[in-house]
Amino acid sequence: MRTKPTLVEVAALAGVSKMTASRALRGASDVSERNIEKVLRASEEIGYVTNHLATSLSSQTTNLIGVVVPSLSNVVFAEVLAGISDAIQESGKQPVFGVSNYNAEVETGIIRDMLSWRPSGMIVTGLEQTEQSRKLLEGAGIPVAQIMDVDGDAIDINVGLSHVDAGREMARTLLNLGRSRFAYVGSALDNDVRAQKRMQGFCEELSRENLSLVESRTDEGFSSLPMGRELTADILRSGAKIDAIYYSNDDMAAGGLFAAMSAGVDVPGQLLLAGFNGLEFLEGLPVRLATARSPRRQIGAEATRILLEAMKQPLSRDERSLVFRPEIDLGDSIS
Amino acid sequence: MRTKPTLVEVAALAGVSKMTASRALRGASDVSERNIEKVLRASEEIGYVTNHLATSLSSQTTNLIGVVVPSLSNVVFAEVLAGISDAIQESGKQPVFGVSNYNAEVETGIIRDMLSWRPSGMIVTGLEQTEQSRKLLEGAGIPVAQIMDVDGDAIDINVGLSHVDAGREMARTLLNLGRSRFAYVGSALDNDVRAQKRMQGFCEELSRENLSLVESRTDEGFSSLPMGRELTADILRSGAKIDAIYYSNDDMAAGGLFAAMSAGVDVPGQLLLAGFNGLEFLEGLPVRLATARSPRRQIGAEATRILLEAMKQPLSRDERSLVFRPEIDLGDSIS
DNA sequence: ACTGGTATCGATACCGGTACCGATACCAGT
DNA sequence: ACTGGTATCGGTACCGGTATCGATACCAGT
Repeated sequence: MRTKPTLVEVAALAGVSKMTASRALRGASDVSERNIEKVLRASEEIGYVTNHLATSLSSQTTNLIGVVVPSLSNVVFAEVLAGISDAIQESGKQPVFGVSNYNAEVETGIIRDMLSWRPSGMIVTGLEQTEQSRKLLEGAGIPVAQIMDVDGDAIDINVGLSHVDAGREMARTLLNLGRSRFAYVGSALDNDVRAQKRMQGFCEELSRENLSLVESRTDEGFSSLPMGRELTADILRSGAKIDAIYYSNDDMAAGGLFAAMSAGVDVPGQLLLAGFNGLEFLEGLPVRLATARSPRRQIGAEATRILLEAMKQPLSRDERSLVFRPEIDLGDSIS
Repeated sequence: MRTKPTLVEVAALAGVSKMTASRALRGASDVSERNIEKVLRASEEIGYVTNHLATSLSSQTTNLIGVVVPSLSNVVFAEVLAGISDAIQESGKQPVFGVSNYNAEVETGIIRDMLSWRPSGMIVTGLEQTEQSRKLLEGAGIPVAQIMDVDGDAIDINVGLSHVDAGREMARTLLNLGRSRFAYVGSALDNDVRAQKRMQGFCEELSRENLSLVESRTDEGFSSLPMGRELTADILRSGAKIDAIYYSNDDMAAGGLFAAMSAGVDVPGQLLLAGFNGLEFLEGLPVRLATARSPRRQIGAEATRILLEAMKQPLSRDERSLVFRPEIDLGDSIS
């Protein structure tokens, strides 16, 4: 298992200097057709694969864009990544993913690791980074996009939606539908800052009507359908008189639906269930629950677009931020 | 926004040579306590971040491990990645993810890109790569692990399970439960080779009893809960007399459950539904469907473990492969 | 005093590319 | 013939680290 072929070997085989070989492989000008041909053939023959380490070190630029998300088991971020991949296509850049598991310290480590590869841009999730993370990102001298959330101060580029507003808006909508006795079901509030903000906004809006949550259930661990089912079942067993439940997200809400079904509670008639995200799988459920559709794919794509632009030229304050509004979908809860 | 500080600047500030600074930062020996102290302080002061491009180029080794999976919106691979991350911890290595979208040509491009960063190991999904991918991987001179599937010829390391056997075993189990009129519901067979293998195994086992599928529905696009619901509804509408449906995976099966529920069909009494994967969310559904639990997190972890070992020393043929057996879980279908 | 060993450091040569600039060849124009 | 321009190449100096080896200082042992 010998070492991988280098550019000089390609050049030697093609009978040219390594500079000419370099130019030919990069499709640069200043090379004759004949030599391009020869170099390409030589490269093919010995199975040459360019060494990006050397390329990047030499040219002082990389085609890397670092992306940090809190989780992959959450479809939401998978779609954000898909949006990023889409937008990055054709740019010659290449995304590199990191997962923080909703842990800010882990995130700092990941950011440090990524920066050591000298990416030409960074995309991180949310606005709540550790002090150290912010310092690292600010000192990196590259465009940085913070996505998903806009409730707070951004370092540079900011694309997302206000989760406080999203919670508020859902509360307002449910109030308008005549609901008045609310419960909240969520999970691991410490970790998922955005879910927390939604609940906060939800409660704020309730208090404007002098209302507050009748019941609330949360649990350790990551949100999931079974957890939503269990917590909801617990509320139903308690006999609390409620007519709507706001969930931290759609998975939890779906679990709630099944808890209600097995308890013989009519959804949405007796009990309205509302989630967040607008995931596709909701459409397959027996009852179409209320939700707020977040444009996650778009967020990924637009953030990337702005980031790529910022890599070419400095952007104005306005150009550096983009706020989406979640679209509320009441599903079968409207009538 | 000046350029990032380099090692020489740290060394200058600390009043030592860059070699001493390099050694100090790497925690190597041959440096006095006093100088280690000085270098660390200097590094901290100017916010030095090591340049992995230079490190790797110079030392001719990277701490990168390339990982290619077909999809991220599928929780299965998110869990595989989690397993990989776990096992890679403490090794000093760092995983880099790529997503092929179930497209072999895309995968080849990703593999080429990754190899250009000279990773010290690669993990790819499945055994069906393009000829070019295989050549690239074989010529890379690094350990390569193919995961999830063991039905075929592996390049180097192979960790996973036999999907043909998994399909066969599920068929056998359902037959033993007295079912005899089967349908299959899947999606995009061309793309998901492993689902195809499961169906193939399933059919093979049926034919041993001189049986074959009564009905079969597939559709373009990626498998999803709504798709499972729709295709199942279609079968039910057709009035075909069946007593069991085998799905390409759990998501599709869950969709099938809801189709059955809204058609008033008793599951699993009249109609047994079986999926694949053993995803967590099944536990929250109104009926616990049959499934085969695949040890995806373990597969990721074990593949990584073997890969890391192979990077230290050559492994024997036996040590290079690991076959798991899926555990069939009949849920409520047993009685 | 001399020798050998240990601990600590620095100079130098790379790693595999690219940027930059100078060299060469050839041709048209005068 | 001479000049200037264009097309095409190659030499050299880096990029920012690490490997390697030699230099130095200091100490114990005889």
